[in-house]
Amino acid sequence: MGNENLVFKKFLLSKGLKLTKPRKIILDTVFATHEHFNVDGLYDQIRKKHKDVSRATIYRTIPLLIESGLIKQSLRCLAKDHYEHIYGHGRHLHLICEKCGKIIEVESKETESILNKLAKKHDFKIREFNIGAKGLCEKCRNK
Amino acid sequence: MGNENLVFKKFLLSKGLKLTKPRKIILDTVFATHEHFNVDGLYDQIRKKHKDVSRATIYRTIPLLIESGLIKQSLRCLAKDHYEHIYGHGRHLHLICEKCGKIIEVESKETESILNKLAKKHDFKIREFNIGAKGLCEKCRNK
DNA sequence: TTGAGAATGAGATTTATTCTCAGAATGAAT
DNA sequence: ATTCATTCTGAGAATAAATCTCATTCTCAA
Ligand SMILES: [Zn+2]
Ligand SMILES: [Zn+2]
Ligand SMILES: [Zn+2]
Ligand SMILES: [Zn+2]
Repeated sequence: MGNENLVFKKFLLSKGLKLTKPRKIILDTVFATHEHFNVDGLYDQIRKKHKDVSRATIYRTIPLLIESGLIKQSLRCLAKDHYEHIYGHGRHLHLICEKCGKIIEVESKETESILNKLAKKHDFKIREFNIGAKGLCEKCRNK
Repeated sequence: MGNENLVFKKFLLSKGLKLTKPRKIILDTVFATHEHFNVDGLYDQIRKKHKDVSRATIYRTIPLLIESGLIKQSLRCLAKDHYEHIYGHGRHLHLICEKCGKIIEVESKETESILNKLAKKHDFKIREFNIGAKGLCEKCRNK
């Protein structure tokens, strides 16, 4: 796969932290699929193979993954925070169907460059884009 | 002021619901300022004048205000859902400072028309835009 | 005035997330 | 290997936003 491992390890080292077994399992599971994820789903996924990783450690590791630039906070859905990869993924925006929950991902270079321009005008330094819309997908509309 | 009252009343009537005193107080307070708001802040604001509106009723009224098209869910900040007016407000996007919490509102017509185009391509019907970015404002960067 | 349905406040409940803490793992230095 | 300081961990308690329950009160049309 990619070298998320290396990226994460370097990041941890730079902060005097360690790439422990639980952290490695969490990292690997996060990058085992390309879907958005939340803590509960990730926990279930991990538990299929490893009985020795706790929710607490997942909650503690996610901020590290974010700070290392590997993932970002994404949607909030059904009262749960969701996350998604940055590393190895093109930037995109989300069209979220409010009925079936389907998420359509779309390239977003144009919108980002506009946002960058606006941010510059307001002397604002963007760290993370958050671009999308909610509505109805084709299937749910025609049903 | 505007006729949010009328809009809300019509909406409620159309659903067989009533514009009661608590609902009216909540509506008025929501539209008394033009800031984004959350339940706690709204509750405090209301309590300055009216001792007889409960948190429960606020939580129950907000979905009605959303469904009536008067307000929309906006940011999530400090683990709290935030809301903002739609009625009487131009659409805008948010630049949120992650350090001081400042929110810069910016016109967003261009980005919206791009999003509309992309949505059409994916046969998606947008109900609500959600466009913004997180980062650092000028003051927090230069401190 | 009355009655059926809607709405309310108070407080209990739920549940995602954070916190606490005692013990386990780590790894550098001896 | 043995120390030792530090970081990590799992388990479960704690927190707090949002939702739910329920007995009572309001509303309004008949
Ligand atoms: Zn759908
Ligand atoms: Zn995505
Ligand atoms: Zn700031
Ligand atoms: Zn706004």
